[in-house]
Amino acid sequence: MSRFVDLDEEARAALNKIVKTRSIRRRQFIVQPGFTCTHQSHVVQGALRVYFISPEGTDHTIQFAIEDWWISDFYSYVHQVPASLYVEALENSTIQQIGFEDTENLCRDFPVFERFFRMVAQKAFAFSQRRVLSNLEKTAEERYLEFSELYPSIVQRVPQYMLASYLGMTPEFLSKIRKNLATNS
Amino acid sequence: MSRFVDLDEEARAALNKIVKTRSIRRRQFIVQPGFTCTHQSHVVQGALRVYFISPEGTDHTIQFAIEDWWISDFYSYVHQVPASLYVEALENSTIQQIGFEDTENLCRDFPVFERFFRMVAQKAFAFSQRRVLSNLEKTAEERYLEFSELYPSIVQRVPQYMLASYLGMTPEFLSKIRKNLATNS
DNA sequence: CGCGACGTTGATTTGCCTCAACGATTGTGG
DNA sequence: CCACAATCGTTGAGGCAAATCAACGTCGCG
Repeated sequence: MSRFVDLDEEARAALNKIVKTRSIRRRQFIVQPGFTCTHQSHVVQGALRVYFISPEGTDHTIQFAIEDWWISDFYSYVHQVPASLYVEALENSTIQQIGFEDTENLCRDFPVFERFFRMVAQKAFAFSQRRVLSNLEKTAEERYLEFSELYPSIVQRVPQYMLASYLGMTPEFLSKIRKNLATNS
Repeated sequence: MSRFVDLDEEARAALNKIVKTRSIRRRQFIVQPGFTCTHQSHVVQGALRVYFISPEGTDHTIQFAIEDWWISDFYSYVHQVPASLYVEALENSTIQQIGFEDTENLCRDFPVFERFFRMVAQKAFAFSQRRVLSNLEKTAEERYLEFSELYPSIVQRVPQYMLASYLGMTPEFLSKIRKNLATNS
């Protein structure tokens, strides 16, 4: 947080009062469809993903999160309506959570947090726009290469079929891409 | 703005002091690659789009904006680095602009604006996530139908080839989809 | 050990693209 | 006000990237 804003003692104390640290196990869900997403979560240690299961039964990964990232069903959280996404731990993880109401109150009392969450949301949006763009203009192989370059640590930590579902291709096709890249180099 | 926050007299005056209203002509650019995007723009009247031209020369529409939407190269704006996108007026339009520095100052002086722009960014992010999802799980025809349902007014106002480039398909293919839908109903 | 989850490989299919040609409309200069 | 060009949408033939389906090897875990 100190990368974006400076916190005085009072603000820091108020923050500590509402942050809850939780340990979650591999395969455990912190958000599920039908339940409103009441918290945003900050990853201290571990890895999680947000995904969606389409009516046909195929699953689509919206986002991964590792150390120092934020994660939630953001639509559900922002609008305070029931979620349509799953948020699941891929490893045993430690996260810090802040509730929706607590966040709003904190922002009202300490504008510095308003600023912080504005920064987070703005960067997240700019990032998401980039992803839309890269999905529009790039081939499957290019998307894989781009992602490997940007997030090598994620590529190593998550199963290949989840990566495929994030990149918008089938696991079989990702496998073929990787084989191709391995032989041609 | 009053949908999200209440402004007192002083805040309103400060806002009015830095907002610049501009008229722009059809085909005029308000952002171009290479130049840093110094303002965010709020559409009072008219229609604009953000797009990107790939190395191969095909163009990809990132966003449309009509009355009451915000538009900019958000990545360039947030990080204050040179833009890689075009923002172009599709009709003669009237927009209100706020500069980056002015916005930051305004937010510092009046937390209510910090709050407002946090809301805008959060909603924009949630929206963008939805789009990523729908690009992942839906076919070209489904994406077209979804968009027509959500934004019928945009479908009517923008040329079909721009819509195609927003939806991630070729103009020819969109034409065939429309023909298909017309005959089967 | 045995089962299920995961990755790989190959054969076949398909959704969408490319390219090319052709009307319809728009707008622009003479 | 018309001629002509440019822009935009449509249609069809053919091609390719990626999906689907199916079979098989491997590994980790209960």
